Amino acid sequence: MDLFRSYLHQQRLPLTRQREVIAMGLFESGEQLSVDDLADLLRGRGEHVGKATIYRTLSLLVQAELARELDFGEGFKRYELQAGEARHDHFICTSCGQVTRFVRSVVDEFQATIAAELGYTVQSRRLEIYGLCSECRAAVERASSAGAVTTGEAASSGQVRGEGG
Amino acid sequence: MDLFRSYLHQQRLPLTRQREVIAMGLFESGEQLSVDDLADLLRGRGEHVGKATIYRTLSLLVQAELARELDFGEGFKRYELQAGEARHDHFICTSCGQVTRFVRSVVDEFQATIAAELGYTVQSRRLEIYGLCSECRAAVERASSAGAVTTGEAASSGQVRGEGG
DNA sequence: TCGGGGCTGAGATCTGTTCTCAACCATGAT
DNA sequence: ATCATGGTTGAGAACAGATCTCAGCCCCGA
Repeated sequence: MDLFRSYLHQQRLPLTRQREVIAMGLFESGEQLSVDDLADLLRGRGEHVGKATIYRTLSLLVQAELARELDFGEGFKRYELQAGEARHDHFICTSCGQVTRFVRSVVDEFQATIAAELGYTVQSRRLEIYGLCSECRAAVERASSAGAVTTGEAASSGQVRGEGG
Repeated sequence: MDLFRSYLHQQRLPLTRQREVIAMGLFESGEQLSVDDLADLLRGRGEHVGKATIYRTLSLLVQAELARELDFGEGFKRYELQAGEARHDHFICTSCGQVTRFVRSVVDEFQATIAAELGYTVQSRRLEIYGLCSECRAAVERASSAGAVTTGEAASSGQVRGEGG
C-alpha cells in the first residue's frame, strides 16, 4: 500500500480516494479478483467506483509491478497483488475452480536454463497447471464407482489457498 | 488430417468441405493462428468460410485433442495443431512477437512432482515464458549504447520457429 | 485559498466470440 | 442415381469484456 503511494508520488500522479480504495480491496482480499468481483466488493463496503476507474487503477498497479494480470481462460481477466511476494505459479482445479498458489525454486531454475539455452532474456512467465484437486478427484471416483454422474460446481467466487492449507 | 476424419466418423458427424479446408489450413501453416489469420489464409486460397464456422470447427478440433487453444494476452485466441506432437511450451518475444516452441522433459517431471506433492491430478498446463529473443536484445543493447530509442515492431503475423532453427 | 492538470464515471464504442435461423448439403438407405 | 433427413453453414444480430469520451470534479503545490 505504501509502495503504491510512493509509486504514485514518484510518477507525480495524485493519490485519489478511488485509487486507495481499489488497492486496499485487492490487498485485503488476497485473492485473484476480476474487475466485477472488485466492483462488487467495493459496493458492499458502500464505496461506489466506476469500472473504467477500476480498469485504469489496476493497469497502474500492474505497471508499478505491484499487481499481476491473470487469465484462467474464463473469458475475462483476474488480478492479484504481488507486492514483494515471491514469484509464484498456480494450480487451477477445473471442477471447482479452486486456485492453489505454489512456489518452487526449480521453476525459476529451469526457466533460466531454458532461456540461456535458447539465447533469450526472461521478462516474465506464466505457469498454470490445470487438473482436479484432491476433493474433486475423490468426488469423481465416488461418482463413477457408484455409476452416477455428479460434478462439482465451478466456484465463480474464486476461492484461493496457498499450499499447505 | 486422417485423425480428424476418423474422429468425425466416430462421432457420427459429417465431414464438410469447410471442416476439411479449415483443418488443412491450420495443418499446413504449422503456426499459431488466430481466427482472423485463418479466415484470411482461406480467403487467399479462394475459399470463403464464415467465421462462425471457423470457431465451430476449431472447437471441434480442440475437443478431438488435435488442436490446442493458446492465449498470449493479445486480446484474442490462437490455435495450433498438436496432432501426435510432443507436449511443448512457448517462449514469446515481447518485442517482435516471435514464438519459439520448446520441449523439455524437466517441465513434465516438475509438473508430475508438484501435482503429487499437492495431491492433484494433472489434466493440462500452460507454460509461457515472455522475454526478448536474441535479436531484439541485441537491438535494445545497440540502441541504448547509442543513446537512441528504437523498439522492434510487434509482428501480428505471428512468425514461429521451433528451437534449433 | 487558488488555479490547473489530472482523475472520475456514465455511457458510448470497440472487438472477439457466440447465437439465430433459414437455406444448404453430407450421409445412408432405397 | 435419387431421396429423405438431420446436422451444417453463414450473415448478421447479440453478447460481454475492455477501452474511450468528455464534462465536471478533485488533488496538490504554490
